[in-house]
Amino acid sequence: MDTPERSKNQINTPISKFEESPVFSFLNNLSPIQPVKSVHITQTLNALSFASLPSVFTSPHASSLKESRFLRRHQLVDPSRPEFSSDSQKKIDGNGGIVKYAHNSSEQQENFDPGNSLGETSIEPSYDCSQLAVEFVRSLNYDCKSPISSPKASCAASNKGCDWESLISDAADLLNFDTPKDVDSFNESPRSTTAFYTNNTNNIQNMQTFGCIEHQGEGIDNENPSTQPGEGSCVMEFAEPEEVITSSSLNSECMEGSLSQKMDAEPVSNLYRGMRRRCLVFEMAGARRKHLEENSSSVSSILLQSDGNTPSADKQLVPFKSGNDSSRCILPGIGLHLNALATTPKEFKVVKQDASVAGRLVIAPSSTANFQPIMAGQESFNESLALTSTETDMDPIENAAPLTEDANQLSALIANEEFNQISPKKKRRRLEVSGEPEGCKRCNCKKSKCLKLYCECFAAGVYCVEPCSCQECFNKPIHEDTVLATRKQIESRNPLAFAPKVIRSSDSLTEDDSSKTPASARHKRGCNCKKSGCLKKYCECYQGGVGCSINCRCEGCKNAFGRKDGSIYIGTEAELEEDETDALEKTVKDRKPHKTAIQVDVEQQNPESAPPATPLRFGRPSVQLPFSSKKKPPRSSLPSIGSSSGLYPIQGLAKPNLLHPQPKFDKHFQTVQEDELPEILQGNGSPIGGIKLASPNSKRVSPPHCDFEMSPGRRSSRKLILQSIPAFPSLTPKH
DNA sequence: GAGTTTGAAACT
DNA sequence: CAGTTTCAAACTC
Repeated sequence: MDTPERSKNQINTPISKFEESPVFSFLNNLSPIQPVKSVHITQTLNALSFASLPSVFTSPHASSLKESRFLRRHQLVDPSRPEFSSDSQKKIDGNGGIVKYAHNSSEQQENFDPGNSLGETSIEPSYDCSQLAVEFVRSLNYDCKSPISSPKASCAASNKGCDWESLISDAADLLNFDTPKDVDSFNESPRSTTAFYTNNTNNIQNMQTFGCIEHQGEGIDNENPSTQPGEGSCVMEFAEPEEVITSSSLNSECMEGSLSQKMDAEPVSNLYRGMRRRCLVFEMAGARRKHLEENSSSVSSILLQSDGNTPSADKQLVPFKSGNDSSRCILPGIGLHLNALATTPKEFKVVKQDASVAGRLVIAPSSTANFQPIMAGQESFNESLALTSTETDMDPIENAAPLTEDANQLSALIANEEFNQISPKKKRRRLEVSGEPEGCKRCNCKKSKCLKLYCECFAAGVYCVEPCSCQECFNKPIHEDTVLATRKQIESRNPLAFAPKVIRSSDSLTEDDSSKTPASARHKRGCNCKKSGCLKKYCECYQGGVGCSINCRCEGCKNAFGRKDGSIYIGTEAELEEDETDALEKTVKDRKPHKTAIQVDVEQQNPESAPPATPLRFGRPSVQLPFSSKKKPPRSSLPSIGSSSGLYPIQGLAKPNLLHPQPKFDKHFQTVQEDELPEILQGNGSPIGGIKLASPNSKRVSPPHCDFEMSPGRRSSRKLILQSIPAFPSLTPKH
């Protein structure tokens, strides 16, 4: 497994071949990025080859991974240049992932990268599977350096048919097992990023599976006569293939490897919830186009689809049923994010999903919880962040919580079948009982038809799913047009209506501050609580796990996460609230000078703390603190965050909200901070360019080594930002 | 499980 | 923009 030399050799050969191959050249010509890619690749390779960078691994850099993914996803998103973008993205991903991986020594990156890249590729039919496969293989090989991966990869590359499943599985295996570092990290910290990542992937997979399963059930239940079970599945189809792939491959193996050990014991209900929802959403977004049946199938199947192959549902189900595997997954939170992202239109969906996935991976820890639905998604981020953040920083309890959630989710997944059979109410209750606060969002709307922001699902940018107890629900794939139209209307009124409610202010925070204030993030608008003292979920700030800020008009604020008076970061956040764009710009500017500092801040921001590793969910950590004891984390928190960021299960959703406002931001700071969001939101420019820009690494670019090192800090911080907003932007570009 | 409370969202 | 109504989640019993 761990024969780096072999992998290197093998890898090198294939790479050169690819580069030389007509396809490769063609791609290069198409994408302006190519040069960069090639550079990155080389760098990456070098890094990988150098590979052993124990020091790097030491630092928890889930964030870096996340970032890379985000970037990649964004790139992939580019509608205008599917082929090109895909290739470039893939390459980039692979590189980035590899680089990070090598440095971080965390399998996470590897897993993520491959998965992402794969997912992306798989997602878009236009992509040349072989190319993708090749890239994927490369990344794997380089990263993992595992003999196994290389052979498979080579096979995949050679065959257009590409055996994605095998590749993926191999890659996952390699990643998980191959990297000694990973092992080390695990050993050192049970909740290491790697573990999270794995969990996340697993969760994703599970989610997908669930989604398919549930979806089928839903399809049957569907009000719409026209909808057939198959349709339901179609909805699920939207789910991003990428995620599926990644999760599946990663899940099975990763889970088995490290995660299972760590996670097994932990409960998972929360994760399950989120996962399901998200899965559904994603599937809907991604799957639609291609296939219902296939959709239901595992990630691998998705990949196959891209190639033209049709996976068997059985396979997919198998992992899912295995339950153990699923239970292992910890990504519930991630799932939520993904959903939010997924919502984006078809093309964008992929990207968003990827991003979400990345986020999930990074977040892994929180996953579950969080929010599955969009809202949940972000929360998941927080959770994941908290988890990732660092074992050290975080309290054992907190750290455990996410994992536990994941585990719960996995178990939940196992129980999926049962769950599906159960009535929505029961399901919901179960989920709730399980402890998933936010996991998946399930609404109970009776009059809004789930077409208003009252509906958590709708607000989160996800379609209502089986677990929902809503009546006369129009927030379903079947009514996509209606949903989109409604969204537009709402957005026209308030462009930020679907943006994340919780914005994290990285700038102002300092490590010390972060430690003091659980949540660096703040609610955009602020709450208006009068009776709850901001100590109940009625309060959106509290729900989101963030302290109240100047923007809040609450009375008698006692927010456990930070009172409005005491909030340190209020200024920044307030600015954000006033004008997110402006605020972002400001923050960006501020950050630019102090990239390093910023990174630190971001990490610090995580309430939980440590975590530099996972910037994503500020809320989560904070939430956990309060809730960790017994209460569930607030649902809303996840959704709010997640929704905006990334999950956009609803295809049509463009995520215009964020985009519009943020564009300024992007323009100004494409190079530096675009990562954070603006770029994505803006969705302006060429996808590729945006992507590159978006990715801190690529942008700055840095030499491979630099990327490697730098990525962790920056990316983490940026990632956080991006997650919250980015998803949307990525989606917009298409339009 | 039903009813109440709460505050955001929507409406005027 | 402010006030009111509607809505659904959160909470309580």
